[in-house]
Amino acid sequence: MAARRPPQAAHWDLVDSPARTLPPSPDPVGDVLVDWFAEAARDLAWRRPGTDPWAVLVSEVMLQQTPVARVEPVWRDWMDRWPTPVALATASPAEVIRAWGKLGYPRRALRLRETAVALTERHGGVVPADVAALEALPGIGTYTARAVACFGHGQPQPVVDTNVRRVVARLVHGRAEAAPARAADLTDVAVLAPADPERAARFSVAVMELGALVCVARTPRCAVCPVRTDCAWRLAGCPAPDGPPRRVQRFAGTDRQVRGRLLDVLRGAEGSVAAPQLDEAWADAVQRSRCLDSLLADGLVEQTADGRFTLPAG
DNA sequence: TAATCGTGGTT
DNA sequence: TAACCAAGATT
Repeated sequence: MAARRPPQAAHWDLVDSPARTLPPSPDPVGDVLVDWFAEAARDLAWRRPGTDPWAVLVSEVMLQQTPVARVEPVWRDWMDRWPTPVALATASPAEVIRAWGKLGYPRRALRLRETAVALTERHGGVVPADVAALEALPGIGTYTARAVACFGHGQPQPVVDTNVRRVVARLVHGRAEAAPARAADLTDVAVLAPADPERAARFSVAVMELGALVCVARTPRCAVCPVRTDCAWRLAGCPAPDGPPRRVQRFAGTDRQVRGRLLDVLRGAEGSVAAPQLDEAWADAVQRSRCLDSLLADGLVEQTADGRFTLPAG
């Protein structure tokens, strides 16, 4: 349990006032969440002691829009093969695309490799702790930069991902769903953080963990929520989402599916592949050609001098 | 700003 | 079964 907060030394304590006889105020939400995290946190591979900032960075990029369960085995494999930025910088694009497997959004694999090169060439092979320097790296945006600074370097950085936006929407704003991301999200969550820097750093993971385990999107588990008595959404009677329903992203039949099929053929092949082999991946020749072009443009596929296709050698 | 970019488990 | 959902970034 949390240490109870000492009584506030407010100015009216100097006079005889009923305030000084009130029971101690409840722990701030931030402290409650930090203490909840200490007992409820998942034992994830990248949270083990000794995980360095590079390993955290790799995990964060893999976790972008990708469930934890699918990331774990791939992350272990990557860290075995490329335990440092310098190690990854020597790998070829083909190698990292294959090692990425079916995590999805394979451009992340290329950008991660580019980040390794940038760290090697411009940062002495070290992952910076500075948010701005991190954000300048390929594939590292506002979320991932702060996540690496916080989880990798222990900095007290506010971190906002989809989990945090949902928790803040309910807990603070009393809404059922997270609004689209905005700049103020950062301060929304920052004001909840404990003042102590170490606890503030733990708080950032704790809020995310609450969103991942308890304050989940579909069916929140309010009965076991450590901050249910503070929750504005619950106090408002758990109102339904107000705005129009968000569009679901279709997948079947899209270019994304076709790109995935094409890349899957190339990942599975030993060396290069002739065009007719790619034809089997998708029937519609127009769409297939468009997608192959986009893969070439993205640097995920390469054409050889004799017209065959391969994963890029480097 | 909104569209695009994979994949597969869950409901 | 179709829809939902998952530690976002980029253009």
